Amino acid sequence: MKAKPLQELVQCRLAERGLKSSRRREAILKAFFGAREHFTVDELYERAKMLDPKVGYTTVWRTLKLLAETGFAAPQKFHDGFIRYERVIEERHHDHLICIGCGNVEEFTDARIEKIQETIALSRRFAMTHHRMELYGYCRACDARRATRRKGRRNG
Amino acid sequence: MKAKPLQELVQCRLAERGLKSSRRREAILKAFFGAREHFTVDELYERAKMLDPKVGYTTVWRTLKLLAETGFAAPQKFHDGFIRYERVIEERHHDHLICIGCGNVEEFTDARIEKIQETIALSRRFAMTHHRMELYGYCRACDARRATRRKGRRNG
DNA sequence: TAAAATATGAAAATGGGTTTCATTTTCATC
DNA sequence: GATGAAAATGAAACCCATTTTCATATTTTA
Repeated sequence: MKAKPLQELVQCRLAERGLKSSRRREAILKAFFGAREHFTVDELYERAKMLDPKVGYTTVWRTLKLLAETGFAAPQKFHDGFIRYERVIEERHHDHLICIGCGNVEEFTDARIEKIQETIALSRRFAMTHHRMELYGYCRACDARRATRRKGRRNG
Repeated sequence: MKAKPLQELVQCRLAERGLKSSRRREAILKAFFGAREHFTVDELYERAKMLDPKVGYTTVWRTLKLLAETGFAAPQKFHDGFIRYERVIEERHHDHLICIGCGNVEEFTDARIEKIQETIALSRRFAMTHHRMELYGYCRACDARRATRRKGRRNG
């Protein structure tokens, strides 16, 4: 139940920019704060439609871009072919663990790695602006499921 | 001048698969071995056309897929919107430094980082299959160029 | 409540990347 | 050096996530 104040904050920020609030926009914002932290545009679209069936695909896209511009969302391209967005609460860098089974995304950071990265860039006189690190594999649940299936096949 | 034996090796491998050699294919292979280690499809297309102006775009794509299947090339998606390929000489994992000025790509590996990554995955019971790490920024040359331009603007 | 500004969504456009298909080339065999 | 089956080719059509267009609807302001 802490979604509401955030949603209001977003609406304030939008208002500051001379943007208007509307039924559709509110539905999309509500869906945005109710979604998991990393989601595809389609996922958000489905969610928003549950709140207001008249919401259009285009508007969801547009609103996400708006949220990205205002800093509340950040687009992420992993390697499954379409853009995901993540909600940004406090702006801090992090990297991702991506489950290739269920598509779920977790975050992590490691100070040691960050430091080493800087050293590497420095040693090559490379003026690093940002970086990405993605670990792909199976999350605990998916891995267990796979193990079961393999065993089943062996026995069957 | 060590491109030739490699090109012959590729042609042998293709022959083993029952594939035929052809003027076009040879032009593309020659372009492939003459290109920089990481290149876009367009880059290779232009190069191949210089060797045989009749080479088509589709064939370049197809040949790259073929090279990827045979293990001589590996597709890479960075975040500038299109696929690059890299030549694979010896198959060993590495990560990338990508210049956002000129698009050039360098490689690196760091054993310490690899180790830490494994630890992170392990601690989350995440069955890691692979990972990607990309450092974005300006290479030495581009950074110098930018510094000059900034100075010029300040004085002008 | 009229005018001005902004939001909306259906449909069309975009643009890498892929597939199709009629035609051409290769190569083993005669 | 002819033959034909298999493979290669390229132009054009297609795919599909994302973006743009544009006529209409909604919100805000005055």
